[in-house]
Amino acid sequence: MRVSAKADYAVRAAAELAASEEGPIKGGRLAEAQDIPLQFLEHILLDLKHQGIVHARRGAKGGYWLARPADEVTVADIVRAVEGPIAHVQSTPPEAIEYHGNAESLQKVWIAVRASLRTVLENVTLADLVSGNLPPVVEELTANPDAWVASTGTKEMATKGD
Amino acid sequence: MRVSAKADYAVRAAAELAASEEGPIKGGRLAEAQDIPLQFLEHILLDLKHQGIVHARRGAKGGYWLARPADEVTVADIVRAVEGPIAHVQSTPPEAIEYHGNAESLQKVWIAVRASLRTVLENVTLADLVSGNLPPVVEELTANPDAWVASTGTKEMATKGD
DNA sequence: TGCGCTCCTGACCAAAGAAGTCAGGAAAGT
DNA sequence: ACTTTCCTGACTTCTTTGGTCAGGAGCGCA
Repeated sequence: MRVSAKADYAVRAAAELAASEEGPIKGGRLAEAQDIPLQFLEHILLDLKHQGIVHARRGAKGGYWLARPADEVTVADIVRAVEGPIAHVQSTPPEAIEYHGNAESLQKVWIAVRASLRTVLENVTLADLVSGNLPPVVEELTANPDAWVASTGTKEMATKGD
Repeated sequence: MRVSAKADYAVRAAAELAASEEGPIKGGRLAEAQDIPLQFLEHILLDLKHQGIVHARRGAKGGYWLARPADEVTVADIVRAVEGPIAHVQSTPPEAIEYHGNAESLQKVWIAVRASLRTVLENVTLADLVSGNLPPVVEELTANPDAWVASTGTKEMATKGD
């Protein structure tokens, strides 16, 4: 239920690519712009390349660029490319799990979890990110000040929250 | 972005507790009912106890029971108890991250991710789970058949999907 | 042709987490 | 006392995370 450094780095690097639509940008510049360890970033960019999200060229005037226009690449695409499937339970997709007894409805809950993640991640494109013009669903979710604090917390909870 | 076995087990065991409101239920019965390794389950139940979600008594007629009524315990409570904070990025809460340059809006996206997870997890109680009567937000999210398949997939994607 | 630049790839590494197992101790009931 | 059940820490195995290192392969240019 957490976002890895890899996914975070990947989206940030991709945003940087989306921002400047002028020829290939080299890894070093991306690393510097977003303060990401270069060698780690190169592995990440390789993943993105293998998933067909970016293209790359080597040599003097080489670098990386987006394979598709920035408004056709979603954050979900990037996260899946580096982290694999979203919202799997015990490494199996929620639709493939069989629950028994009193937990039968739990499958529906995990499906809902995945669906709600998708409504955010699949609706934000790199173009949205760099323009700062986020889709309505994100604006609505972040409009509530409670979304910005650790945890609403049920009465008798003393937890740190999230 | 995945759900651990621990969290899955915890919710299932809690659901079993919520289902039978008749005195303490012993770990062995929970383990059998939901097919969970007993010794592993005991550690999980201990976590739940430390978070004040269940109570326990030892000895002959001992066992576990919910500390609060089943309609006042949410799935979010359980997940937080065993997995810690939800939707942290690089182990830090999204509201505490500072992004620079073209990634500035990314913070808002992660906040939205957390908020959307909360709308599901904090609205499903154990009572909802065992009754099968899930809140409207879950019914809406799972009504769409697309929610039940691996991935809608952008055109040229050949990924396995989630 | 050669040279430098940049990507590409695999190997490696330390630390942490995931998923359990094992062994023993401490309370509760009979 | 004795059994039952929870409680706890230690330990194990495997994978993931977050990197680093060393070298190879293609690209452009003089």
